[in-house]
Amino acid sequence: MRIEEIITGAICRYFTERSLPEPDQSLIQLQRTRKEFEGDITLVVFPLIRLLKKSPAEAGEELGSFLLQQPEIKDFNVIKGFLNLVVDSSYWMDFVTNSAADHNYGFAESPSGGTVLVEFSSPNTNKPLHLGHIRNNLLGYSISKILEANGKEVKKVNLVNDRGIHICKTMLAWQKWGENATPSSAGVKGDHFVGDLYVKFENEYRTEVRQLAEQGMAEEAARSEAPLIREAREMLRKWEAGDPGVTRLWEMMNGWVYEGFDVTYRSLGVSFDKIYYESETYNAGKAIVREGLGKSVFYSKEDGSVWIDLTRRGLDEKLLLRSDGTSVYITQDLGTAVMRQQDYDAEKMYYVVGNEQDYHFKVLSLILQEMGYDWAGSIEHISYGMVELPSGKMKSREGKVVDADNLIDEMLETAGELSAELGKLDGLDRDEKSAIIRTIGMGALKYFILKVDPKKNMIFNPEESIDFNGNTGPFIQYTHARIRSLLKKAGQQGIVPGKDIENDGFSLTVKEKNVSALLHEFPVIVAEAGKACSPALIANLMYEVAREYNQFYHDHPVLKEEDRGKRDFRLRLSALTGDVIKKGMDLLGIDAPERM
RNA sequence: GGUUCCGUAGCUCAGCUGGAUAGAGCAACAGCCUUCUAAGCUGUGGGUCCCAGGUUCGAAUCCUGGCGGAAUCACCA
Repeated sequence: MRIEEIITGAICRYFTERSLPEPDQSLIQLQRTRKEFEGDITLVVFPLIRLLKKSPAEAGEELGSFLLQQPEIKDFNVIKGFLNLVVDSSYWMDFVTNSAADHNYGFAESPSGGTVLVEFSSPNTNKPLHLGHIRNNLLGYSISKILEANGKEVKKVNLVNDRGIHICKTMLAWQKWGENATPSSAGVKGDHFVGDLYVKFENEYRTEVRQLAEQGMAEEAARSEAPLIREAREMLRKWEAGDPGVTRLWEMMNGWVYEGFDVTYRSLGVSFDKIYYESETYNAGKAIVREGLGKSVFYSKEDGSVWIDLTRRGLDEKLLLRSDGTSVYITQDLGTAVMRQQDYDAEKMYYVVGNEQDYHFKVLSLILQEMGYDWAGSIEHISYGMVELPSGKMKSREGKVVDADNLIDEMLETAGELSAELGKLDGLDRDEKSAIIRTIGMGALKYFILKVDPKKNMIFNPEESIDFNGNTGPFIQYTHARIRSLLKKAGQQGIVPGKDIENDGFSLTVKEKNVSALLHEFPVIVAEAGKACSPALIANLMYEVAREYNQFYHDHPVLKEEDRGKRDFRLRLSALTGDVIKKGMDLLGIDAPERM
């Protein structure tokens, strides 16, 4: 039984033995004892004094004395209404020994929570991925892992936005200025090749608009009547009509993009169970709109456009189908949602999408409710903050973006330089070396992103490279490598901790206890991270574990410890720390190397 | 303008279901490698937790009102 449960149970008993009403669980507040006081766990006495009708000091003393009956509680002190409890060393020793033997430590027993669907990534096929997409991908992948650790059967899905006017722009640009080049003939990664065409289009288009405006046309009219945009619209119309030539071009160019995306996805280490394409779901969306019209949930205006009135629910009217019958963003999202529900019948459908679309998801959820789907409530938008530059928001059209592939390359380069400088990987062959460098470089990048609360906007300064020291991925990876090295050495020296714990005759040092207590938190944090869909909680714990372990490691000999009991405990503690780091980092999608 | 989110050290971030004297890292400075990996450890300096009220035994945390910033309110996605 966990120490928190033991204490809570005992406190309840204290009340019942005095025929007092048992206090509500929320009144029994336990927290980690602050460093400056003696003890491991602290009970906040204030909430209980009303029931006890005693002063905080008095109540603390009495509860402390009572808790002393528990063999796990060794001592206590009361300071200003805080009851600091000293947990007996044997509790921590038992905990470490038992947990070290449990390969599943920290995770839910087995798939127990039903199927859950997580959508993330969802790129457009007209430009390469940037840092914002990196955050999305890392969050989605990590959240999927965390939900799995909480016992869910997780399906990772991607929804590729592969159709629409923006795709037609790149197609048109290729026809006009592409000179039949391909990514391989140009020696450019496919998604970048297509992205460059998109930029080319936007530049030419802007020039046209400017010229028209100079000729006296109104700005808005110029934007919609410029020859280039008319051509693009015409191409979209042809595409929707299934024109063979346009379709062939579309398939070819999207193919280039997918080849490029695959490379980036592999670098990031993300993968999907199923990929949906908007080109395959938007018709399903249109069908739903027709259905809604039939049910009078939606209505159409004279020009043929279809709307839903959400003013009763505090929102506005929302367009669902254009007057020309083509679909908008929400149309295909309705279709996708219904298709997924049919495909998986999941208890929850999470969408990892930026907070700029909060309104969109509010609307989506309301429409599904209005349509009367009983699963409408299973949709949940995991809204995350933007990645901003010191100068503000990233803007692809202005070239103010941090390109994903670029950034990854830079991370690997820096990791390589650092490793060479430190001479850590001397003597390894090239493949091993580059694998470790990749692990470290990507570890630095991923941790940098994931340690931040997903809900918050974050700032990335390209001028300052991502750190490899301090509160960073490599710091945690390093701690793991150290531990693995230590354990390997123990094996070589034939040191194997005995099965029985020899815990008589010594108690744990502060550092030993601190590390143990943090490892003890791991299952709690995994559960919280699952509820909050927040990898940052895991990241923060990993950092604390690594920092605390390094202090322990600095102060205590392990293999050189002469007392066998102490040595064996420290080895077990090290092994469990290594395992927890390995597992925790895996939840973040970060590898923990054997050496570095 | 309406709605939503945010404001903590020079910088990047923790802490926010109310709990003790608000914590880390980076940057700066000063130390620690003949001993299990120094990508480490130790120390010093650094704060009006945006402001003002309110609730409470207790507020960075909750409420109200300001100020500042962001997103959104498209027949864009």
